[in-house]
Amino acid sequence: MSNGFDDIPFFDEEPAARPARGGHQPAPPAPAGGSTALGGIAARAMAARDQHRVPDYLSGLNPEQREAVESLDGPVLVLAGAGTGKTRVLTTRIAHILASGRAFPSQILAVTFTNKAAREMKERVGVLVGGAVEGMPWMGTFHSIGVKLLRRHAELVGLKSSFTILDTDDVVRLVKQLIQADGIDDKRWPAKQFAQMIDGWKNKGLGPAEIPEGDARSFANGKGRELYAAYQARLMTLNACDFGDLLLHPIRMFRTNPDVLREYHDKFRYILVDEYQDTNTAQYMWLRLLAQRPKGVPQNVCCVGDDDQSIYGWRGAEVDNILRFEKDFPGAKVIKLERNYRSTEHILGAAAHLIAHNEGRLGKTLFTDRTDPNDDKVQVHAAWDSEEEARAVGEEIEQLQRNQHPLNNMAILVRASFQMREFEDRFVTLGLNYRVIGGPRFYERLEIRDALAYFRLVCQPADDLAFERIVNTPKRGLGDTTVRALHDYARKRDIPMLAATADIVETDEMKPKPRKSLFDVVSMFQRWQGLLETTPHTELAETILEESGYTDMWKNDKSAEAPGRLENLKELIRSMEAFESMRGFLEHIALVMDVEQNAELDAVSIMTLHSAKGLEFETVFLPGWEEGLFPHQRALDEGGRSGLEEERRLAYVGLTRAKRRCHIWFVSNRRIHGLWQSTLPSRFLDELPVTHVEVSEADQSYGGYNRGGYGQSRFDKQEPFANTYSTPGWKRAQANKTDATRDNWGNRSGVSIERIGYGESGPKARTIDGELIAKSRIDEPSKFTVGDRVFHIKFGNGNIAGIEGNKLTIDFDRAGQKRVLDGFVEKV
DNA sequence: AGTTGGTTTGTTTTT
DNA sequence: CAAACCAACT
Repeated sequence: MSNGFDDIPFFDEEPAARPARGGHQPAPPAPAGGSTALGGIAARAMAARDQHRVPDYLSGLNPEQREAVESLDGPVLVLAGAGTGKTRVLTTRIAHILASGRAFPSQILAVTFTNKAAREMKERVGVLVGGAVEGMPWMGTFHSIGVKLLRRHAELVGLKSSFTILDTDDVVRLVKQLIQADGIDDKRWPAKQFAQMIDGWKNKGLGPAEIPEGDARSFANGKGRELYAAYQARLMTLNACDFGDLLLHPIRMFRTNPDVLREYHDKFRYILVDEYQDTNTAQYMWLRLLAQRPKGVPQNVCCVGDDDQSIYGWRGAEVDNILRFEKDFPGAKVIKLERNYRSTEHILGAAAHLIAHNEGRLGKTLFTDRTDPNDDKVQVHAAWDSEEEARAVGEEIEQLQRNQHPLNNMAILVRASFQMREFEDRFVTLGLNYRVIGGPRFYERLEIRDALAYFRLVCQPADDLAFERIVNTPKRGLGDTTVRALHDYARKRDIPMLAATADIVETDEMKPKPRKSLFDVVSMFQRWQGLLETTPHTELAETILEESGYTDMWKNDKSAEAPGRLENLKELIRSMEAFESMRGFLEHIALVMDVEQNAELDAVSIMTLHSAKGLEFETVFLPGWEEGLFPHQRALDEGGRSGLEEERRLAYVGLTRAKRRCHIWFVSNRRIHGLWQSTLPSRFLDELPVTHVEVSEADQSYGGYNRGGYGQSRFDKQEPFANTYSTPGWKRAQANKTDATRDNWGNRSGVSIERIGYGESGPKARTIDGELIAKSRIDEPSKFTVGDRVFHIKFGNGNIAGIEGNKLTIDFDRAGQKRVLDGFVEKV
């Protein structure tokens, strides 16, 4: 397909003669007349407009998308539901800004959350524009843009522009030192916990002086605030930033230097933000500083987000930011994208009905025109335990594979990573290719971090954390006492530890043995620093790892992991080739902690629901829909009502990943913390509309579920439902989203979950207007009475202690008190 | 310094 | 249950 830019060169640079600063609204580059470099593109675009021809890149858009792309003046909020072409709108909008000659590439600020999203956006703009997007220097993550700003203006916040970026590991070690230095028991007050607190404060945009008194008091007998302040002071002396600082320093800088801020106001004519629902308070403040302009000056900011996909509240994301947009940017145009291009009507119907149970939504309803009678409904399956679940999913995947479905089009999305193992085990025995997305990351591995510490110290001799990490790795006989002495010496003189070491070996403060070792260390680093400018960086990297004895250390290690670690080190060197210098490489990995996977292999993807956001697959498997796991108990306990809603959004994200087929599973028994727990089906299952869902049982051959007379399906004799969601019941559910049967905690009181058990004798599921009404209710007489002696296949004998509808509380003789569904026990 | 045994602790994760 | 972490041995 052609685009509107064929053969048009794409310009990277702003013209040399930029409009003089001073006005808030610099004249745009001359759009017509062809006098500037951009004139060519603009002239073409305008010619197209004059001929009443829509530029090609706009032609495939629906009216809402097109409005979102073309509303270039003033603030715009795009509420884009799952699969409605969000990224397309964003990228086309950028293309449109460029094509209409309103801004140069370098005058557009485009912010994403992840490097992956930034990469994708760059690629897609590149395709639209038909050229490299090197010319969009301000497209990136909040953090990478923050670094860029800081490197330019480091001195304004008291840093040198060569500052290092610490990752969480470094931060924890630093905090630990501070805690110990303060004579606080670091067992009782773990450094990791405090590091998380700091991170939390920074997410909220709070410096040491601003944290709430309660927070300050709650750590280390009220020393929270001092510790935080000490931490910040230490970062300054180290010339280092943590991730939070990459946002906070620019904020502070802009606040205290209005002239600098004005410079960027002039520069950024258009601001775009992706995944706006995920912004935290600090990012919000950052954005507002850059986007808000004095009265009368257009605020060309465009935020794209979906409140229904906000799943990072636990990490400080504030959905409120999206709800507040119109207040912050008066006159904002709000555009909803609701036409879904991804999923079948059944998948969409199920997702829409589920999410309608949340309150406080901006209220979008996805729709699609496509109705294909051959489309499968969303399938709900039951299994006895997680092993059977994995086996059945594996079987289903193999079945699809036999029907020519590539494994790349299938994904298993789990709530918690421990669920992955069972699937992995199963797929290994089946010989089924799979790939785990997320999980332990390359740059976080021990050997990689050690190697990086060497490189960091060579490039930045003041990096004490790197120094401490590797002085004695490999072992050089430099123990705790030596390192502490170095530390003290350095602090006393206010110099970096490496410099201190260089000094100290000239004296006789050290005993001969450590002195010799330290001398070697110092001379090694001096040599490497000398090579930094002259030797190619990959070669230097190899030299460092060889000469330091680091590779030998692993060669001599006979543990099982050692060969893999050496392999990883080689991979590290290989990955450096793509960079110009060692400094450039270090800068990159400080921000981009992931490494790309090979897409060659045809494999099923296994990942958490969180990491699935933004992806799509033909077939999606959603295992583990059980109370306690999904919704997760902890989300419920700690987040209460809003916790539950976030879990529900997570379920929504899961469902909407599927294009054609979606299979949900729940099991009756799951091993949690080593012991078997009987589980109840997730409440989310009840929130799915029967019209779009089909319940099928595990194959009889698995035995478990139907064994011993338990659990004939209660759905066996289901009445037929209308198959669109235009039924009165669905409409009514839409109308009153508030479910009267839920109390403040999001717990359900009146309606209980569908019950498993009783075979033929069980009451039949009833439907009213397509809504599934649970057949067993609290007011319905139970077959059991308190005190009954019962038997459970997993927990053995016990006495009923309480009854709530079809949920029994039983005191088991051996297993203790449990809540189980009555279908799983029988009277003895 | 390196190993062993005992205790703890089990969501989601980016930068 | 099992991995990770820590403390106290050898």
